[in-house]
Amino acid sequence: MKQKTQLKNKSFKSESEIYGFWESEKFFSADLQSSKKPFSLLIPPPNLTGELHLGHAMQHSILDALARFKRLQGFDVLLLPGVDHAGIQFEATFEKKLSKENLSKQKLGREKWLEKAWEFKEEIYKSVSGSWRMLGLSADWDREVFTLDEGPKKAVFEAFKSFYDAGLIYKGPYIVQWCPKDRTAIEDVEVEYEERKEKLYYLKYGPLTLATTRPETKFGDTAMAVNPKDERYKDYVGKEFEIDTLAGKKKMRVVADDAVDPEFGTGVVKVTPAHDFADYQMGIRHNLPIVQVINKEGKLTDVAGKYAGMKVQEAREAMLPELKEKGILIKEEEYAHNVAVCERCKSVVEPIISEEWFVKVGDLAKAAIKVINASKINFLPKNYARIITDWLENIHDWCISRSLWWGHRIPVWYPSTSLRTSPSTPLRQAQGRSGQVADMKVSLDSPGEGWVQDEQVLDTWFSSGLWPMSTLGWPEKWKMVNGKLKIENSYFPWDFEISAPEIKFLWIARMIMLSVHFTGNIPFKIMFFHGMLRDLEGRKFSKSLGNGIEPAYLIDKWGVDATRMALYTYSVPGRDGRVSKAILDERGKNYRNFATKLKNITKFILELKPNGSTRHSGLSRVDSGVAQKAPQNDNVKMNTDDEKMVADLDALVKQVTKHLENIDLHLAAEAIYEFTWHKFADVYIEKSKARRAEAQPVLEYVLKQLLIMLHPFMPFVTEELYQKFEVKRESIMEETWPSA
RNA sequence: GGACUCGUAGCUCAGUUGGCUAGAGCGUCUCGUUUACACCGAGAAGGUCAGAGGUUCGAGUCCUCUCGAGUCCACCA
Repeated sequence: MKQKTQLKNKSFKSESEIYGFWESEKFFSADLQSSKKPFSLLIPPPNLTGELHLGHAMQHSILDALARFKRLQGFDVLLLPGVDHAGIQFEATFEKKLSKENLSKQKLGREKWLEKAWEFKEEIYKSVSGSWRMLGLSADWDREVFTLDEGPKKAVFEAFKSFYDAGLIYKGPYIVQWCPKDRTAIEDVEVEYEERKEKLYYLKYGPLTLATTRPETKFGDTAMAVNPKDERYKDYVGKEFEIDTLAGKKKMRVVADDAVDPEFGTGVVKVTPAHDFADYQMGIRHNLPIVQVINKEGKLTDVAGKYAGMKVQEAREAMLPELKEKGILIKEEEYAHNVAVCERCKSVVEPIISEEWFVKVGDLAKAAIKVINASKINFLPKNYARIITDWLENIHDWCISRSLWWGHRIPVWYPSTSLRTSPSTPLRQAQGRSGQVADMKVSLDSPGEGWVQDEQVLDTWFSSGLWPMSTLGWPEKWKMVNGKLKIENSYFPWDFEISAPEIKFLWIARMIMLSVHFTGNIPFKIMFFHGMLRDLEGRKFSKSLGNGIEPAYLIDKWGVDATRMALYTYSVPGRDGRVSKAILDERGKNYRNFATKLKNITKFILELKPNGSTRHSGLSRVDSGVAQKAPQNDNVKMNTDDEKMVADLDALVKQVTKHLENIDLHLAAEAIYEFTWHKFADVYIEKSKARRAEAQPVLEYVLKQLLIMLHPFMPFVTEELYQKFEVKRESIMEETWPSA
């Protein structure tokens, strides 16, 4: 505690000046060696792709309110900031920027490209960092982490190596979701479905007719399939027929498989193992060859004959006339179905066979389910526990490689003499799930001359999934037990984590799995899912719709504190909020008015004192100005109004504390607001005017308590006004939360 | 096709484990230039808490169904 004999009443010119004061006095720093109980909050690292939006502002306001509340309660609070490199998204935004400069990945090459990427990262980071400070985020900046920093790099390597040694990592050609635009494999959870109206084409395949939406994959068909119970086609099963693919004739067998729905189309399907997940499985079951028709750029391969080189959609349209002409296409139907698109860039994703790395997550998922079912994590709202366990129940292996440059490069090295890829027999590999190259080495740095590193990088979520640990120096700093009273993992598990619901599987479920696996412990005690802020039509805010509202717009207009207060009204867990500029302006105005009200109350109580009123307000005169107890000094005469006021305040303290402990920020904020304005100002202060001098001690006492309780929500005004007290501490941040 | 959430005043939303005449902000109307504040104060209008049934001494709050809105998961070639 900073003890100064004479504390000056600071006056600040701006919010940023107040922030600078807090920062330079190190009020945000966590202190491992302190005797206080730790309370840790982990900031979800925003993606490094641009400005922070309203959702971030709400999320960070919630985190900051809790951090400030816990600090006032006397905890050693760690609010840890960081940003995420966001592989795919970053590369997409960076590519747009590069193309404006007439540059590209190809032109620059990996090394130069990475150099420029880091410069770009710094540029974006500045805006993120600026927004955080503008919002008043009381984060421990000395501990800030970026997902590509050395710390996370070591954690990522440790996790990768550990998985590898345990036989949980394998590599090989498998069918994956491939985004032709981003040129990388993505995960099922990164795929969205859009309903589209397309055509269902009825094609003649030898003696049979079948229905398909994708005639262009015809070149990769290696069988026809029917349901084994389908009487109509019983006699065809096992027989071979000659089919015209428009790129030459081909012999094709008819197989029987339960996966075929006899009700759909004609009950016959073409089997394209290379470009359809169900067909791939059928291919394995019936030992069918795999023929690649679509390449990683989303164009048809040489097997497509004269259609080779065309994009999927082009090829489809181009081949229809020929199919008709040859009598192969006999019928078209309108057909509405779901098309898989990349959640980032919205382009149609193609199932493609590609050489990728995978983690076997079955056992990790089981362990995660166990801790969730044992209620070790307090989910808010609580039904998210089941949503997550449901997903974990049906989890499949995690494709952790991405064909990108921005990320943690896979720490695997091959002798430059050997071939890195092993495309020989994909199916055998797929069935055996063994695709490890015998002489590869797992190492962070090059094992020496003549070794080349794997070209791919790890999925962004691999490093994000380790975030709760890597930010605290796992594994290195967790090992120094001897001689150290407290180590970094004193903050682990985190007391509080918050997230948007949309990344509950991508991120939250992964953190739980990885944390349970590597530490045997949960990553966080409270998992808070906030709702999504939407526009009045219920749509998400997005750049493409142009319906976004900049937090800076509100902050400029109404001030940070008012903006934060407006956002807390939407902080009910799991509930979406519908907002428009007008509605947020309305709330901003309301809370700006409240801030003004507070200033006027303070002016009345502390600046417009009646002559002869007690200088020290009758509060305890020896301490440094903490208003812990109601005025009970003999010099203070309390009447029934005073007593009621003090009793009401006590009740408020209880109520607000409870709401904050339950993370009901909206209720806590509303309760203080209501009390301050309509009980304290409208009633008590008005009545006190008749006996001002006598009421002065209670006026000051109540005001100070209210400011302290409001500080988590409105940090700036409360600091500004607190400084006007004669008896006080250096900052309101050093005050103590009132106890009733 | 599965799972979940929501439907409360004109608008945006609160309403803790069921308990007094259902709340806030904004908006509307009336009044008020009282020496903290018009970015204010006093007051008013406005809701059969989507609908129906049930449990209960008592339900916006629990159960069932219907209607409506939305989210997530799976996905049919």
